[in-house]
Amino acid sequence: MDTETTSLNEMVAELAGISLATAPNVACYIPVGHKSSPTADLFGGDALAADQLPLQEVLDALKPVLEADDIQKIGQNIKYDWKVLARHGIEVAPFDDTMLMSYALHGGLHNHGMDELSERYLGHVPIPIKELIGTGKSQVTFDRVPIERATPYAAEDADVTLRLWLTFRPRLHQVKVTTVYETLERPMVPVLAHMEMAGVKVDRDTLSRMSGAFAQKMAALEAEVQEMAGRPFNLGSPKQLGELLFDEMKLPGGVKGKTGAYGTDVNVLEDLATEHPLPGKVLDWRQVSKLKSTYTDALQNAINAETGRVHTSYSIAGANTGRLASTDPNLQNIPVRTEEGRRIREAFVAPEGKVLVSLDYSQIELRLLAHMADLPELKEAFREGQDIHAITASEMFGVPLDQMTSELRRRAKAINFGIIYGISGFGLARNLRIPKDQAQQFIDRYFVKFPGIKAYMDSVIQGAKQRGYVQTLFGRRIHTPEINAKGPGAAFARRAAINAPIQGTAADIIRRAMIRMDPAIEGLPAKMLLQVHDELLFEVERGAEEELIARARKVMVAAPDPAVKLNVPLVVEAGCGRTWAEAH
DNA sequence: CATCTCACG
DNA sequence: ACGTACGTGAGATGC
Repeated sequence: MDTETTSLNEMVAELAGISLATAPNVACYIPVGHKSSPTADLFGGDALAADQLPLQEVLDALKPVLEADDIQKIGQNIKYDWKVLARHGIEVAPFDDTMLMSYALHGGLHNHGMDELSERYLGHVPIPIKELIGTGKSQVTFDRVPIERATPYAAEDADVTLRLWLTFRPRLHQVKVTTVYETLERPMVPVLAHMEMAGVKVDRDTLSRMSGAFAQKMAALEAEVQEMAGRPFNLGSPKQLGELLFDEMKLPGGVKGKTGAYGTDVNVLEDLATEHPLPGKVLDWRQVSKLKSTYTDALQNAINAETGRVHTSYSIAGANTGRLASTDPNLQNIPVRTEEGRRIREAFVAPEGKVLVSLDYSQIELRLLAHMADLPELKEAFREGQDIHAITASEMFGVPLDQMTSELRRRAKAINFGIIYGISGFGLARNLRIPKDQAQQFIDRYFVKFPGIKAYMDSVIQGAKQRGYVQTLFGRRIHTPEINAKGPGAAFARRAAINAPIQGTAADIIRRAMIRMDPAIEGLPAKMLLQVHDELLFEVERGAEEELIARARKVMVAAPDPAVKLNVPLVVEAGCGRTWAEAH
């Protein structure tokens, strides 16, 4: 099955039609929302548009089929269709999703869009949507496509979906990723659909006030910078900035990239700030500019007119590691690291009588590293609830815990994160701003003090080279096609291969928690709204927050069970408040 | 549409 | 010798 609509955004999309396929090359299209097209004359008129079945009649007829326990429905990216139909009172079940089947089978190998899958696995190039709706300014919505042109396109989508299912279904078993698909992918569809449809309340007035303040601050900074520069220029143009700094002002250290433009990113400007006050002011301007354009302005536009809330969309098969990705808008990168940025979260609010509750896994990736690489000192430290970076520093630098300095701890923390990222001397050196050979000494020392690390990394890489993929603790496969390549591609692939099982296992764990969450909080006046990789955000009626925290924490802590027995504890921190800033 | 920059975990 | 920290999405510029 497939739906055709007027928008990629399911929250505003209107149904244009529904297609169904029952066997290969047997498919139909049921138009329900086509209007007369602007190009009707070119294609012989819209005689058919007047003959469409009434939308409600079609939905009433299909609902028993789409909800029948004994009729399997198949979609490609079915969360989309599920949400569109849910807005019309239909909860599609049971279902399979060929996009998610492909993700379980081929994660890391290629993307999982229908056109790509059709070409790869069926040897068939589907009709491009652009041939129907056009591109750019002249693009029209699907309901303006004449029915006689829409029909072959739409029916083909259902047909291709069915044929992909016939291809993938036996392979899931052969390749032994059925459990991954059935326990980590498919169940995410209704869970995420509910979260996305719930949305999160965002206070327009708060954002609007902030935008005004940011505009003033930007104008003041711009005036200061241009005064220092001695002439006006576009602060938002890295090209103009680079020419000003390095050609005109002759500041040292200008490095041109492969496109011939000077680099002017935060690292470059921070270094230059010791030479001249201008680069620091540019950094201040950039921070405010980013907050205004990407957050306070864009989020206002994302507020849904009907619900007054912001509805993100999560892609289940977007990230190679099993993480979700959030789009339209991205609510997984709302600022938090700086005081000024964190204030954006004051605009994410609970409605009257409710509060927001945030629960997040504490250091989940490091805990998983300790488990997976079998690091006794770190496992013990986590069991004892000790400061993991201080322990690392103590081991590495031979300094007793009671004499630990913040600098040594900071270095150990950077190394711990570096290990998770597939460390390199260069990367650590850049992060810590120390010479590369010193960074390499740190890494060597880490490997001596924690021999499990080296053994773990070697075994992951060896497995990737042999099998072409790495695995999470729950059996998710992430393919590493570049691992045996020659050149820099192999180094990338090696680091990605070391990171993927750790990041991916953390992703699996929070997925398991999310899938179990709805039944666990049933009866509570609470809704799960957002996921930010290691955090879940809920909205709950005031007074029920403690019960929610207790139940949600229990689910999150126990999420690996019974599939995996971790030999480190998982710890979940919780907070609540009127805004996301307070809850986090 | 590519590139640069920067927001998050 | 060479280029590198892992995983994302989005806005602004400029070709």
